[in-house]
Amino acid sequence: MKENELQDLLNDFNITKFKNDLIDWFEMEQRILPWREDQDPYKVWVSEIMLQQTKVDTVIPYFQRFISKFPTVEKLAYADEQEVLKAWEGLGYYSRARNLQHAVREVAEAYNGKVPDNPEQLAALKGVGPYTKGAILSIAYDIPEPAVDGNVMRVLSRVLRIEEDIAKPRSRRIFEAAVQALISHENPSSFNQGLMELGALICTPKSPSCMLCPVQTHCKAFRDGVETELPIKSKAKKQKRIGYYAFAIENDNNEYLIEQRPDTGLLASMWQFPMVEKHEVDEEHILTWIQQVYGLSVNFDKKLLPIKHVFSHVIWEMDVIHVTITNSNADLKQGRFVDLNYLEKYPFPVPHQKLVDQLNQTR
DNA sequence: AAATCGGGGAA
DNA sequence: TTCCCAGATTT
Repeated sequence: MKENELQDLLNDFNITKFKNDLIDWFEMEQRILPWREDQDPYKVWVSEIMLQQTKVDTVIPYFQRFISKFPTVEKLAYADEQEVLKAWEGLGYYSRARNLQHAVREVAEAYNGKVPDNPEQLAALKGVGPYTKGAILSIAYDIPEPAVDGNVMRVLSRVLRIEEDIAKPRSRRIFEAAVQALISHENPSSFNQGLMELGALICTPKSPSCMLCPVQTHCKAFRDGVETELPIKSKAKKQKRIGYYAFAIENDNNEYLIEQRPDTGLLASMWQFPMVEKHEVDEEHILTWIQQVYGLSVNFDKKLLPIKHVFSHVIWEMDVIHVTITNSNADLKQGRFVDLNYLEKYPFPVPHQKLVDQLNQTR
């Protein structure tokens, strides 16, 4: 779609009334949310990072715990990284936590703890992309910048009947141009939040509540009866399955062996029980594999319940095997033994939390 | 442009 | 099952 095509879409569109209807509805109907209690740029920032690809209901308890633990830029900047990761445990996309702390440290040192209020400095911060930049500027600083997320693309694709494939990266620019043309300069915060709130409450993906919609009279998709056909979005390819053997290795003190994942890639720096891809070792050789990798002689004890976990782009299918060690004085090559009661100090990804749960239930 | 990066809830 | 959610970064 070209620039002038967008202008054509806006020709018969009452921009002034649209933004008034949207803002009036938002001010009346908005949900009470913990990050809406004030305009503290730090709290706006934290909430926006947590809300990336994550539903409001999921974020609420994490946000409250996180702000209690790290109430200011300085508290987060000087906190222990593992403690931050632990506070993020279960929320997913853990690089968000690492990038956030990295960026907050930069703000503490380079900007004297004040979150920048200009696009260039914000965009330079780790984890702050086009959406989050616009969200911070508009919500925390009342600056009229677009903040285009999935909600905004869905809402505007219907209201203006924009038929671009929203799965394509380039499409975001079309919607940013649309917001530029529509946004209220008097109240950019309520305008941007209103678009998102509308997408979350009314203009939902499957069956939008058009009869309750405050901008129904403006909506070209509703006018044409094609609201459920929009937005157009190409499908993602399905995930690859990977089979693993995972091991609960118990020593004489009833402690279990855990290890830290590498600091890059999937679940970076999180902790886990030892595991190996099935195609790398035959089942009859798994005890030998443990001996070679960890320097531990072990006896098979029993199989625990298998664990299946679906990630964005991969599916783990883990056979879980409980073993006990026979050479308690051996030199451990890697990992550490930790008592069941202290495992909660370590950040675990959900599939390994499930394994911890099994150990707690069966003891 | 496409792949990577988590987890959960709704339909 | 499939979708997709207040996306950013890396390849």
